[in-house]
Amino acid sequence: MRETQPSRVVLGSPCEACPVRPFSICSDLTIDELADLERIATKITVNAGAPIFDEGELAAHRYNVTNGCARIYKLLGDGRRQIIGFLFPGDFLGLANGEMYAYGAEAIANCDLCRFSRRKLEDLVFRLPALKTRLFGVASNELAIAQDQILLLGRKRAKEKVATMLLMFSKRAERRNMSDNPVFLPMIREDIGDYLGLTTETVSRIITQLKTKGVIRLEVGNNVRLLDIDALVAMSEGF
Amino acid sequence: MRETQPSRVVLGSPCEACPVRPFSICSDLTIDELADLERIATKITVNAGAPIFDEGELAAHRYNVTNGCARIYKLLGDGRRQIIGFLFPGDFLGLANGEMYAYGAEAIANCDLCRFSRRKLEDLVFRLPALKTRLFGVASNELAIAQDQILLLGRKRAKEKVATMLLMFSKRAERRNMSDNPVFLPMIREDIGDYLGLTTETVSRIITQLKTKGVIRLEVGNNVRLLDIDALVAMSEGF
DNA sequence: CGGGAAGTTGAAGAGCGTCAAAAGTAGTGG
DNA sequence: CCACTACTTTTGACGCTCTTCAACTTCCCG
Repeated sequence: MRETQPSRVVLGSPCEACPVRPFSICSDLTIDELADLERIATKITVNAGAPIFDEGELAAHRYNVTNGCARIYKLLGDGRRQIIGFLFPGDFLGLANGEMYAYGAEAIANCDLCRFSRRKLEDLVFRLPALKTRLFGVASNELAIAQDQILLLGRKRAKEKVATMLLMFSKRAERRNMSDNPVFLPMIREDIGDYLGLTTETVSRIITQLKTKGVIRLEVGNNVRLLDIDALVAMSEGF
Repeated sequence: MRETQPSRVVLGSPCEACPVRPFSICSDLTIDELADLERIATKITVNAGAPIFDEGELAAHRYNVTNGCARIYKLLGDGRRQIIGFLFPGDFLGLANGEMYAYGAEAIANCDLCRFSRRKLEDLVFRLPALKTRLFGVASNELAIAQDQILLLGRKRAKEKVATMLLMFSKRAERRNMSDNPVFLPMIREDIGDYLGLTTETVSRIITQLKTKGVIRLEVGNNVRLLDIDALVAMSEGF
């Protein structure tokens, strides 16, 4: 797999050199503040497929993804799953949770994370206004993304959903200085289905349609080449 | 209509006496801080059905609902609408918006709102840590609600959606010290449909089913009496 | 080369949407 | 006070999108 390479951030190395810092909660901190944050951080690794935490568990920690990819999800009583979001390097994990985690989190590819004790992080947020501002910004941004997802799930058709997702992941990668075309999609069809409110089969059928029409091309390593972005944009809005 | 009575908060009256303050962004402020906030607030009224702001408009203001009920929504190119949420007294309006409003807002019943210039509010948030903390809390809470809605829209069936909504509105009313049973639902079937990702007709059919089974009873003034809450809870989880 | 997971494809069916019409409700003005 | 109108809600018949179930193929990785 793509993410199984050893973490580029060596245990104990200074956060200053962290490649995902510009995209993380620690981006706007001074060197001293960053040191404060680093003091309460523990580097952990979670293997592909393994849980980071479970829904309903006591929310003792918050995390920051530094490498790999993860999914957060909610389950219904009979096993139906809804994936709330995918996390990539730089993403914060554990917002919107009270005493208990309101969703579960699992590594999709091998994950490196900075783990913070929730209490210690809250103490630090209280002391560092820049950190509080940053977390507020992250929460606002997540909220806007969630609202887009609500529109997608409530009112878009299968083809529109898939097109929207491809464009979304492309834009997101661009903002992180990663490849926006081809788009890297490390998750399996079932994950995509559970994210878009569809079944595996429907996702597969739509992707086949897009391939046949020459709108996308599947490349090696879970990469999707967007061949006709205008068509995708039109599709994502239902035209 | 129920909300057409004149606002109980007279123009220029002190926020100290505001009945929705315990549930609003101003709840944790000192008397002096509250005065600072009041200084930048303008009381406005919006009639039922009228827009508060439109999607894509320059986001010059933030609001706090003090009376009435509003909806926030997103539109697709062909007119399909997704209602993101309903706002009741105490709710903050304008989070998760950048330079432009990412959604439109309309009054459902006649609305009284505190309007804040976005810039002035941001200045104040910068100066008052208690206000920043409160807004962060609101954002986190909204995010958790949005994630529940994502589960609902992506993975629940029509009957489960309606049952979930009834319980959700009941719990929400309880937290605001309003009647949790019967539940007050001021919005029309079309709004409920656009909120749950359903059509007016499907919502009507489900409500008829619930009535027939003796789970709910419609009462005067858009009130819904929950007769069998256990059945609703079971239904909302798909059992 | 082999086995299990992931992906694809087909056929049939269910749930919800669409279209249409009737019944109920509220606000308006004579 | 009632008739008129417009909106909302309900109900029915039908159809479509997506799901379900099943079989088959492809892709990995040991």
